[in-house]
Amino acid sequence: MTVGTKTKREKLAEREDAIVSAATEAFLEKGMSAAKMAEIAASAGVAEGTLYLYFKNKEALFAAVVARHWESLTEGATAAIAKADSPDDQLEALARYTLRRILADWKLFELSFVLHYPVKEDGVGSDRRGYVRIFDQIVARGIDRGTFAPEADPRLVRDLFFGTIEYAVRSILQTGKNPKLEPVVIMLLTAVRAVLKPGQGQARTPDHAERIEAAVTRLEKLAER
Amino acid sequence: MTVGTKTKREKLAEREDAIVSAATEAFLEKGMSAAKMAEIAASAGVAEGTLYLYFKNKEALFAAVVARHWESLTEGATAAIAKADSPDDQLEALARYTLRRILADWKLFELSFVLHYPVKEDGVGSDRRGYVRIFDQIVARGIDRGTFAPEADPRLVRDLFFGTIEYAVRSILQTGKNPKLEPVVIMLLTAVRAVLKPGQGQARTPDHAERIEAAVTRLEKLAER
Amino acid sequence: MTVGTKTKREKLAEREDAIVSAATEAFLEKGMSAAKMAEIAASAGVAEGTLYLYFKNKEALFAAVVARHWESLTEGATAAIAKADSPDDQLEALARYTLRRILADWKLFELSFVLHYPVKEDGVGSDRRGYVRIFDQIVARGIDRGTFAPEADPRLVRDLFFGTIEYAVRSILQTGKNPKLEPVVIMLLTAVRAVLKPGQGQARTPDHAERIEAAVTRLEKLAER
Amino acid sequence: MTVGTKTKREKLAEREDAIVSAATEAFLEKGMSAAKMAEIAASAGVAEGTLYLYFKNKEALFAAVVARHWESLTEGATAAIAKADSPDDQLEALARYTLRRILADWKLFELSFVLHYPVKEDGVGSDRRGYVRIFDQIVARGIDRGTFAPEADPRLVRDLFFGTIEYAVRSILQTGKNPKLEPVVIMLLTAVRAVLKPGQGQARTPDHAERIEAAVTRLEKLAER
DNA sequence: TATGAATGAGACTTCATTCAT
DNA sequence: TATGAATGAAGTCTCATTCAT
Repeated sequence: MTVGTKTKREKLAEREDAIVSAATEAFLEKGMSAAKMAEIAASAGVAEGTLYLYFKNKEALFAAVVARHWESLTEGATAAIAKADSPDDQLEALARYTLRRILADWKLFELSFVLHYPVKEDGVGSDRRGYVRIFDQIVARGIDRGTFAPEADPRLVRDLFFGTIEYAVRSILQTGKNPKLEPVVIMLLTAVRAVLKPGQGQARTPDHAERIEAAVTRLEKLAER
Repeated sequence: MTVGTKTKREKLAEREDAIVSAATEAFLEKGMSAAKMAEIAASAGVAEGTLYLYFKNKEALFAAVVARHWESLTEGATAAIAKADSPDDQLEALARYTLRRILADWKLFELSFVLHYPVKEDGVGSDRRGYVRIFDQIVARGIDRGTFAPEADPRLVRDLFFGTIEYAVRSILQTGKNPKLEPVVIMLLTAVRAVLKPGQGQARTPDHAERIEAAVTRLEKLAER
Repeated sequence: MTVGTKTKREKLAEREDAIVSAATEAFLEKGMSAAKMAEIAASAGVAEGTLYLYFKNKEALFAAVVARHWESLTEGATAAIAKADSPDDQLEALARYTLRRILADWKLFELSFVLHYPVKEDGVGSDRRGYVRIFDQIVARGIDRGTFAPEADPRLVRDLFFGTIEYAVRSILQTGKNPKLEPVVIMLLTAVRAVLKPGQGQARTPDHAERIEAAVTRLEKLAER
Repeated sequence: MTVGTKTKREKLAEREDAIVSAATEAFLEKGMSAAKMAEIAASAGVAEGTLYLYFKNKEALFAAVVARHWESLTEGATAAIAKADSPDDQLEALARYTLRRILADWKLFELSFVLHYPVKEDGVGSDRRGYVRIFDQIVARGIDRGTFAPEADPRLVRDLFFGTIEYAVRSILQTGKNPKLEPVVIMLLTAVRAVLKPGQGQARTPDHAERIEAAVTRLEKLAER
């Protein structure tokens, strides 16, 4: 009976999901260390010991919560930029989505960055990677298409992009109720474009700088041998 | 007896200082929750109970650690921009100083943002204010002098400025050893100016010096291989 | 179908045997309380729940392990004294066998005496009886034949006999590598005979013939290797 | 004030004593693993945490209990043999005392031999040493005085002595109420003397047998290589 | 008979904080 | 003001045992 088999597997998945959900709530409300496993178990509708069948310990459960958050974020962002076409528009869509989403889940987001236990090299934190890749790909495509300057370093602009968004959300939350996102988006795009399209809108004249660059280029060729 | 009085007061101050120093070390090494009051007391050379004569509880001690960090940061920044004259140069000086300093004290900096106990509205976190004000004043002066566009919103640009720096440091620390700060400074200033001087044809082309730097950077990359 | 029936029964027996073997290993390695039912199940190739189909609980399983040990000991001893004829020789054979065997299985032997759960009157411990009976029978036969003094109390000499052996093994194991058993056997027999043959001018030193025979026996064993 | 100073130190000692006493009771009643720290604390009249100011953990507390037992035993034995003069009489006094004492504190005695945690080289168990030394000294003195045969090996006789006593107590406790100690003492002394005074009543001459035995022993050693 | 996921009581231990001295 | 022994609440995790399948 297919149903029976299915049920068995699904039950496990459902349970794990319930646990992670309960844990998310608890961690958000009380923070990592103040949240109690007993409460999480109770609110997930399982016994305490059961938690340890699904997650090795509290930290692992916490990691699962964080991981789920990033996955969800990544999925949402992928969907958000799907509608846009040009790299420029995609960047705008990503900015708007990230801003809104982080604003909504700020506490969870903040939780993601906290290191609670003696620093772990690739534990919590590695989850971000998938999300960041979305940005990198947009920039890469932009460079490919000639929309963005080829010498732009995606890793640098990335800092500009996400750093500004994160800080902006923090400011918004500190300031008060009335969150104005549009000005942030506009500023951010202005800044990002200034960096990704440095040459645009300026007359180009062969000058000292260019001659120096040419010389360096020759140097590079020399060095390559 | 001036000396006697002075000694008495100073002793208290010294002791407080010793405690905060010991606490700083402990918090850095183990994090807020893993650091033990007993150890802090021991390494400060006082009894456990004495800690509570100077600080209400662990959290207050932690707040003191963070506060001292921000004060030191503010002092340093004030000194750093004193040498510069124009708002543009001051911004650059501030960027460079902040970047270097946060890179150096990253752990302490990170500690400052972590919420360890059930969220407290204005506890830890209010310390940042003094530091941020430095940035605001530079921008204000720039607008006064006509260097920056009057319609610029300092609070927005602030997010761009500090957000980028913080994220950049994080990236640098994650990536590896060889921290290249100049590219970040250049990008940051490009972005900030694009926002603060929107009329000026959008972006600023890097001048000779900057382009040479960029070329040299490429040389460095070559040398790395 | 005889075969089918037989197979069925045998399967159960085999399984029980596997469980007891796995348990023995686990108890030896980790001790009673540190050994885990889950591990025992795994290493026996059955599910955890299955253990409880064969043994009521952990304690019962432990008891089975101990019981098997004593049974094996009893069998071995029976065989060992079968070759000897006179009560004197049987006693010597039993001493030598017990000494060797306890030395070999010391940990298991020690396990047999430990009380792990709130003292149980006749649980673990009753297994010894079969083994002890061998000794009693030898003494009884000796008294019958007139070899031993009729007023000797077997229960007392029993303490002398087994107590000395157990302690001697403990000493040997504590001291070091090079276990010299013969001196222990000689002393033990000297003592036992002094008690069992009080009239005979106290103790009986083995005479020339006996000692030479013993030496030759050892030579023969050497030759067997 | 002498009283004040004294009180302070004494308070600690008293407390430690109270804890050890409470622990002894608990361990006797429930065994090592079933005894609960909480109960021990309560019955000692201190907080749970206080236990850990005096003893690192449960195991250390257990070790202290056992150590105190052996110390007390050693003291008692020393006193018991003080009255006797000749090695023979001292041996008898020691036998009688040990028998009575182990019978009285059997459970505690048994506890002393149990290894609860993964075997520890010199933890519990090393306490016995002081007690055993008493026996060794008596024998040594006896040999000095010519009361005991010089070729007697104290370490061997020790096994006879203590092994028999321990087993006898076990038997007595298993059998029933009416503990008859005298027969045991008599038998034990008979046996011990038979071993310690082998020459008595029998001429001993270095003879063929001995030379053969020595030769065989040498052969065995050769075979071992 | 066999399974193994689930249970949940309970144990040890830690450590911020207090308070008598 | 300073001490540091004492407190005791609280938390994580283990593991023998059960029971629905």
